[in-house]
Amino acid sequence: MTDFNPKDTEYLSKLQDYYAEWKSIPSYAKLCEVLGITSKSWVKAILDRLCAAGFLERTPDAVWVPTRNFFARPLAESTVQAGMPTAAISNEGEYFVIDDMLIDTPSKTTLITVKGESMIDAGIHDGDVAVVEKRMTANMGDIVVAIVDNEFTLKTLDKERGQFILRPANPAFPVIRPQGSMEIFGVLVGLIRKYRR
Amino acid sequence: MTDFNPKDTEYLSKLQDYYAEWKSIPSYAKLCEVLGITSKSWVKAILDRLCAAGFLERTPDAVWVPTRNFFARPLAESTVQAGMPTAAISNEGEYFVIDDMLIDTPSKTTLITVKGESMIDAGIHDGDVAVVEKRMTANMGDIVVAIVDNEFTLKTLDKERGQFILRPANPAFPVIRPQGSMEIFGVLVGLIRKYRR
DNA sequence: AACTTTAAAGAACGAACGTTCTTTTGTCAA
DNA sequence: TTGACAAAAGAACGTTCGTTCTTTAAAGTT
Repeated sequence: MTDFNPKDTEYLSKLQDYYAEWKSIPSYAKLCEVLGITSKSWVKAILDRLCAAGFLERTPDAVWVPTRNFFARPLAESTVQAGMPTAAISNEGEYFVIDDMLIDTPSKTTLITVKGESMIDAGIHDGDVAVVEKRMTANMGDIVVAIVDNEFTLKTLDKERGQFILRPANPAFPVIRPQGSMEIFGVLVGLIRKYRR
Repeated sequence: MTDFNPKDTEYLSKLQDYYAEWKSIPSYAKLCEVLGITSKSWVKAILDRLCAAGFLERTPDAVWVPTRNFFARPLAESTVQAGMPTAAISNEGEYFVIDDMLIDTPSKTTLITVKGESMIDAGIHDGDVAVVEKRMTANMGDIVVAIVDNEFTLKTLDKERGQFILRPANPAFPVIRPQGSMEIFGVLVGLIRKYRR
């Protein structure tokens, strides 16, 4: 066996793409096909290296399974200047698992699809998915999912003359000044948007 | 074979828990152990029902793989009216994979941090993380990461008098009309925003 | 050109696997 | 308590799997 080499990176990519589609690590025979190789024993050698490099591991029953590293994506080191074009993109930098980035407490986190345009000035569009951490308290300025009169709404939490108010980020919508009950369902901790492709 | 029954829900849960830990569907023999059953053929019958119910499917090589439904998605039934408060949130699911939502081809996907305000009217803010799928071609109207004069920029791809142009989503920024070379680095397929907590 | 190392392929084999068919157990109603 | 049907187990079998060992091909070195 030799060390992890550049070609193995290529094999890893192919395996990652296959896994993304089928959510399973296939047999050696199938891997021959996937990796473009005709030798099962060589496939095993490759997997052993990917294992040593920390991208795969084996269950107590010797089944190949992906590790956390397997799912990590590169976060480009340099950033893209959306104002004026500049900077370069390198893939050397950090790697991220998006789920980890957005979710601290899985059991307290809910995904909610946003409906409507009332938060558009905060860059929150109809159809965006809000990552909401359930809790009962929030700070001034937090964007919260609140329950007002038994109904849910996404707004910025603010205070006006000692009273809590829910402020939309769109002048066309009214500020909500709860009369009866107002309860915080959770706080917005992340936002996800998917573009059609 | 009979219909999907309440007990199958229990089997599904056990399978989901196993998968969450090992990221693979095990063999029938192992499934006997996992599901608390001593008959391979009965395990197969169960899996056939889970398949009919849409939680599993089989690859062309007859390998069992989880479907989208297999990963509980609180998304489905829970939308928040950001315009006017309404709708209810049901929290059935407890496991979701954001990465899957945004990433089709892991090896071609890069995360890039957005700098500047030129796309702000498209709801893309400074500091947002762009999910970019690397490819050399794009369609009119796509938001792309382009390389203009050796520099990177995030803009909407458009055409003007037969010429490709890069349009910002902010009137304060100029439309870019590439004179020399223009190359597409990739297409924006997703956006991630993280709120401080 | 001869040698060495690495990459890849091939062959062989027992163990494990999925499938199908048959048998037993459990449940409930007539 | 018998009959009917569903749930679960068992048995049998050809196929595929992972593993190990051997062989060939390519690349690099002396």
